Amino acid sequence: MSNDYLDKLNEQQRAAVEYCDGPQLVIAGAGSGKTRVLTYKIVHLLHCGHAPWRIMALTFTNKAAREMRQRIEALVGEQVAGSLQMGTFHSVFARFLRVHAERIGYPTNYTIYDTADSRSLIKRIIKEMGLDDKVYRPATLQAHISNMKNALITPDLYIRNAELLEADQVSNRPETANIYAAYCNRCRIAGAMDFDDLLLNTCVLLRDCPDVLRNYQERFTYILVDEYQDTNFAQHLIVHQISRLHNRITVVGDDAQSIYSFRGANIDNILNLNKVYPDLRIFKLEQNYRSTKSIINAANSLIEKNEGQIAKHLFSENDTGERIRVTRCLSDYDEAYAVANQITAIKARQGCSYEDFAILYRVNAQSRVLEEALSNGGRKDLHGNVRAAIPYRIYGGTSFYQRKEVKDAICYLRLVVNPHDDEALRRIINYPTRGIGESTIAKVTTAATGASVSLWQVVCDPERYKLAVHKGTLAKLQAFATLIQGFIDMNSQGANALEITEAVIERSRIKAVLLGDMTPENISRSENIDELANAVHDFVDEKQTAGDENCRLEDFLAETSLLTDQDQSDPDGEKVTLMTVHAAKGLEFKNVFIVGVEEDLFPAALSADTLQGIEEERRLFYVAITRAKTLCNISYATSRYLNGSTKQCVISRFINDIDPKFLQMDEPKQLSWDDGFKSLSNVWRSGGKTFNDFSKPTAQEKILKNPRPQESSKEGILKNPMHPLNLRVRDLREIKPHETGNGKGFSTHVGDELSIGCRINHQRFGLGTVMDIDKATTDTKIIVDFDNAGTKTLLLKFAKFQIL
DNA sequence: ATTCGTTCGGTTTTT
DNA sequence: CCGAACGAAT
Repeated sequence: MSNDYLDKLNEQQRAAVEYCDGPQLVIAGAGSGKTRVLTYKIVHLLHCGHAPWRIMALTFTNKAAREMRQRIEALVGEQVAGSLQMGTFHSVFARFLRVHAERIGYPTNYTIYDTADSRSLIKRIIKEMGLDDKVYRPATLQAHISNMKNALITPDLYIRNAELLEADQVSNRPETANIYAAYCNRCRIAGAMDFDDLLLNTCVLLRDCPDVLRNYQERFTYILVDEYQDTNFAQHLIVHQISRLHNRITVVGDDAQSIYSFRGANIDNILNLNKVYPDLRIFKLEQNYRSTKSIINAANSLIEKNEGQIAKHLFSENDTGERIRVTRCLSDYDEAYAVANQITAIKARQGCSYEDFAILYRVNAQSRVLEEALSNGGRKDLHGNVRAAIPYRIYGGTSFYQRKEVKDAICYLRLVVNPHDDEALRRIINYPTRGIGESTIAKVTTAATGASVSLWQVVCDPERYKLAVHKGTLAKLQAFATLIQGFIDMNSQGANALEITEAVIERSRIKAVLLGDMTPENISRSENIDELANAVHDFVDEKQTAGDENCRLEDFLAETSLLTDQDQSDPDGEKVTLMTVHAAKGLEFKNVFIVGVEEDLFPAALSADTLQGIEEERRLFYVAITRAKTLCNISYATSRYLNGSTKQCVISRFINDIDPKFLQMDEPKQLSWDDGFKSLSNVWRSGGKTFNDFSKPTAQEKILKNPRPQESSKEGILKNPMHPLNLRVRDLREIKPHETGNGKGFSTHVGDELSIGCRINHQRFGLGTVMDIDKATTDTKIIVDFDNAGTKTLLLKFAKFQIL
C-alpha cells in the first residue's frame, strides 16, 4: 500500500494523521475534516503495521460508525475493514460483555432493556413500594439512575454517599437509594442490562477481572475515539484503562460541539485530558472546508459568547457567501409554509436537489407543521391549486422497533433467548389476550419478588412458589409456558432466527388477531410485523451469503437492540431532511433551515435557568449553523402552537449573540410594544389553515420607526423575556442590502417580460411567484404570491423588482 | 377479564 | 395534542 493518501490532507490534518507514538488530542472544528482524519489515520495505522483487529475505533452513533466503516472499506477493502474493532461505545462493549458476562454474574444471552423497558420497571418498583409517583416521578428517577451509572456510582456506593442521601432528604425523596437498588436487583434477576449498564458493567468487568483487562490492553495497540467531548465518565474510564498499556490513543473532538451533557457527557473529559495523559499532544484542525465565510464567521461570533473553551479559531477559505437570513414569522404555521416556499425558490435558483436541504428543529414535536407545509408544497396559490408536494424524510420519531406491534413480536423473541426477561414477559403474557389478567399477573409478581426469581420461573413452576390461583388460570399459565418453551426448544435445537420468528408469528397468533379485525390500522400493523420478519430474513440472508450458517436469534436481537430512532435505513430518492439539531450532528447540507429560534424553545425553557444550560444550548445552536454549506436560514415565530396550546414567543437571545454584520434580517422593523400580543388576533386556525393579514403594516409598525439603542440584553431577557424592552430587533441600518433600493437590479418592468409562474425578487417583499397578470385596465396589475410577505397586487409601472 | 370512554397531566435532546 | 390512567359497563 502506498502512502499517497497523505497527499489528500492539509498540513494540520497530515500532522495529526502521522503522529502515532503517543496520546493525541485532535481538536477538530466543525467541518474541518474530522472524519477524514480519522479514516486516514486508521489507514495510516494499518500502513504502519498495526493489525486491523488490534485497532479499536469508537464512535457515538451507529450512523457515524457506519459512515466511517464505509469510507475505510473503500480505501482498504471489506476484508480488512471488517476486522477492525469499530462501532459505537455501546455496541463494542456489549459484544465484549457477551463474551465475559458470566464473569460478572450475567448470562451470556443477557437482554438489553431499552428506555421504555427500564422506565416501566422503575415505575412498577415505585408502585410496589407504595410511593407516590408524583413525588417519585419515574422519568426523573430514570434520569437520576442513569446519571449515577454514568458516574459509576452503584447502589452500594450510593447508600454510603452522605451527600447524595442528604440531597434526597432535602428534595423529599428519601427512598431514591432503595429504588435504585431495587431496580438493579430486578435487572439482574431478569438477566437484563440497560444502556448505561453496558458501560458500567464494562467498567466492573475490567476492574474485577484483571486478566480480561490485560487481554484487551495487550490486544488493542491503538485506540481512536470520535466526539470525545460527548463521553461520560464511564466511557472515559474504559478508554483510559484499555489504552493504558500502549498509551497510543487518538481522541477527536470539539468542545464547542458538546451537546450531550443531559446524558452524562462531561466536557471536562476533553478539557482535562492532559491530566490523564501527561504526554498528550494537541493538534488543531481549524480550517473549515464545509461552509462559506459568512456562516463560519457568524458561528464563531456566536460561540465566543461561551466561556471556558479551548482556544481555537475556525476559518474558511470558501466564498464569502450570503449572510445568514433571519426570518420573522407570525406563527409556526407561517414559518412552515415560508420554509416550504423558500425551499422551492432556492431549489429553482440553485438548480439543486431536495437532498440539499435540511430543516432542523429543537424538538421533534415541531416536525408536524413542517410536514404539513411540505406535503402541500407550500402555500396554495390564488386559485386554490395545490402545489406539488415537496418530498421529505423525517429522522427520529418512533422508530420501527418501538412500534407497539413490532415490539410485541420482539418481546416474544426476547423471551425465547432469555425467558427471565420480565419486561418482555409482562408485555406479551396476555397479548394476544389469553385470559391472564391483571390480578393473576399481580400474584405471579408477588410470588416472584418474594422468592427473588423471575416471573418465568413462577409461571413454569407455580406450585413451588405457592401461587394461589384457580385451576383454570393455572391451565392458562401452563399453556403460555408451553407455547414459549416450544420456541425455546426450537432455538436450542438449532433453528435459525428466521425459522423461530416465523413460528412465533404463526403460533402466537399476533398477526392473525390483527387480521381478524381488518381496520386500516390493523392492516398496517400486520404489515409491520411482516416487515420485521423481512428484517430477520435479510439478516439471515446476509449472514448466509457471507458463509456464516450460524444465524442465531440471539445475534439478531443483539444487533437490533442497539439500533435507535436515528438508524432507519435510508429510503432512496431525493428528499428534504427533517431532524432535530442533535440528530444532525456530524452531517452537512447545502442549505439549512433552523426553525423555531425562540426563547423557551431554543434555548429550551428547561435549560434556561442555568448558565451551563444556556451554554450547552448555544453550542447546540452552533452545531445547527455549522451544518450549512451554502445557505443558512433562521426563522422564528411570534406565536407558536406547541403541546396543545398557542403561546406567544420572543426571538431567541442567540440571534443577538451573532454579530449582526453576518445577518440579514428579513422584514426589518422595530417590534412594537405589544407586537406579541397583537399577532394572536391576526391568526385564526380553521381546519389546519391560518388566515394571515400580511398586506398592510400594522399601526405599531408605522409608529415605531425609531431604532431603539441596543443595551446589554442578557440579564434583561433572562429576567423577563416578555418585557417589551426585550422585544427588540437589530438596528435597521445593519440590515437588508436590497431594502433601500440601492439600484441593485431592481427596476420597473413591462408586462411582456413577465408570465404567470415567473419568479421575481421584489425590492421590498422579496421573492415571489407571479400568479396572475391583469391587463384589463390601462395600468397593468400583477398579482404576486410572495414567499414571505403573502399575496400582493402590484401596479406594474411602479413595482420595482428583478425577474429571476 | 376486557373494553371503552373520559379526564388529566406533561412537555428536550439519545445510546 | 397525545398518551396514560382511571372508572364504568359488559
